[in-house]
Amino acid sequence: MRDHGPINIQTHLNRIALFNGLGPEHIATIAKVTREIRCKKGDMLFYRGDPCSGFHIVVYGQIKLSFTSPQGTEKVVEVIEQGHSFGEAIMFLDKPYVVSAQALSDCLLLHVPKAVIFAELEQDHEFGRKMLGGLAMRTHQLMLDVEGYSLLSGKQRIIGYLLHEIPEADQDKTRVVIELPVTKGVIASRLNLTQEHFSRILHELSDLGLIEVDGKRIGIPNVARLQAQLQ
Amino acid sequence: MRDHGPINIQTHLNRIALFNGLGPEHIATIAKVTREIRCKKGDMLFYRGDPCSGFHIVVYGQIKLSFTSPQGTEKVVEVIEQGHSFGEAIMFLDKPYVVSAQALSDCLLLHVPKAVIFAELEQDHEFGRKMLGGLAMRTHQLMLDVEGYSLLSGKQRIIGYLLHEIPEADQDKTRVVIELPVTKGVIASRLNLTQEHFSRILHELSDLGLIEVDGKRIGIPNVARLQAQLQ
DNA sequence: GTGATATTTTGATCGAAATCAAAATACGGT
DNA sequence: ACCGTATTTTGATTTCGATCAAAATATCAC
Repeated sequence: MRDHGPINIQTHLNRIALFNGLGPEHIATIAKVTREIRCKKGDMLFYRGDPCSGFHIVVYGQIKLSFTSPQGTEKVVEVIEQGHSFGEAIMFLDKPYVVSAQALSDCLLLHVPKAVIFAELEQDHEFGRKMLGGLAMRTHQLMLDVEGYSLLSGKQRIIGYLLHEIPEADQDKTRVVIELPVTKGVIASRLNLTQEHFSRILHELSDLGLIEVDGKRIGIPNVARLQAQLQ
Repeated sequence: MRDHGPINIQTHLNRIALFNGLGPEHIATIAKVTREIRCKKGDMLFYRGDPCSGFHIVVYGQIKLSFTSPQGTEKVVEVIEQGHSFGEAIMFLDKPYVVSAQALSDCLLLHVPKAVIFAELEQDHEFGRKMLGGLAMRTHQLMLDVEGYSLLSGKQRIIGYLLHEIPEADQDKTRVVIELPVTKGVIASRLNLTQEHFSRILHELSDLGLIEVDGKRIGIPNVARLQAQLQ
C-alpha cells in the first residue's frame, strides 16, 4: 500500500504530458479547480450513462474501463495505469459516458473540470495542439484494437499483448520477463477472450516453449521466436 | 454518373461542418492549397503504410477504409459518404496510414494539406474546438463499434445497422424502407461478418417477417418490433 | 438485348472460442 | 499460519460463424 498523505496537485499536473509546456500560472489555475478522488479497490468511479463533467488523471492505482451487455457480460475496453488520463474525448461531446469505470486497486485520481480546459484552450494554441495529439493517439489505438479483434486469432492477440508489455528498456534483449499488471481475467476480457480460453492459450504457448508462466510473471526465452508466431 | 466539370473548391469547403464559421478569407487560403482528386470505382487512394500529408473530403462518391490481414482477408472499417471527411486523426500523428482507402464508386475528393490546417489552428480557437469535437466524435463512434463487435451477436449488429440507416426524416414512422448504400459484401465486412453469414441472417429476419428484402431495398414493416429484437 | 462479370444466395462441413461445471491454486486479512 | 474468498485451471460440450463449393441473380458495357 502507498502513502495516503496530502498531495501536491500541481506536482502531479506537471507530470502529465498534456500539461507540459504550460506556464506555472496556468497550472495553478487548473490546480485550483482540480479535485482529488481517492477510491478503494472495487469502487465504481462512474457508470455508463452518467454525465461527464471533466476528465480524470490516475496518480496511482489502476482504473478499468468497461462495457456491460444487457445480459451482464462485461468487456474491458482499457486499463488506465498510473500517470495516464481518460475521459478527454467524451468531455468534448455533450454525451454521457459510454463505459463504466471501476478501480482495480486503491487509487488516487485527479478530476479536472471541463470548464477550465475549455478556458485554457481559448488562450493557448499549443495546449490545443497537445489535446488534438492526445485524442488522435487514442483514435489510432482504437483503430489498431479494431484491427486486432477483426483480423487476428485469440492466440495472435495474446502474443501481441505480451510483446507490447515488454518494457522499453528490454526491447533489444533476447530473453525478457514481464509482469502482468492485472488479473488474467481482466487481460482476457481486454483481448476479447474468456479467461478459460486465455488460460488454455497460455498453456499451449508454454507447451511450445515460447513462454514460461509463473503466476503473473511470464518469461519469454526468445522474443524473436514468439514474434515469429504472428507470421 | 455525375457532372464531372470543373468545381468550385471554396463552395465545397464551405459545406463541411468543420469549416463552418471560418471567414471567407480563411476559406480562400485553404482553398488555394486544396487539390481536387478524381478517382474511378476500384481505384486505390492510398495504402496502409503510406505517409499522410493531409486529410480528405468526399465531395461525391464513396470511399472504403479497410485493413487487410497478412493472409489477404479484408476488414472494412468504414465507408465514407458524400460530404464527410477522413484522415484527420492520423494527420496529427507522425505515423503512416493504418488503413487503405479505395473508391467504391467514381469519386471526387478534396485533399487538404496538413500545413494549412496547422496554420489555421494557430490563428483560430474556434477552429481548434471544431477539430477537437470532430476527433472526439470519431473516438466515440469507434468505442461504440468496439462495443458492438465484443458484446453483440451478428444478428444484433445487423439489426443495429439497419436501424441506424433509417433516414432522420423517417425516425418516427412505423414502416420504413431503407436503401443499402453499398454492396452487401461491404456491409457484411463492416459488421465483421462474412457475406454468406450476412445473407443468411437477412433471410432469417425476412422469414420472421421483421424485414422485407428486395435487392438493396430493405423494408421494415414495424421498426419497433425490429428494435425489440435487440432485447 | 446480350454476353461477361460481379454479387448474392444456398448447401454442407468445419473449427475457434464460448459455455457450463468443478477442481485446484493463490491470496489477503486476522 | 489459517480461513475464506478470489483467481485460475482443467474437462466436457456446444455454438456461432467461418470456410469451401457451387448455383443463381443481378448489373454493366457494348
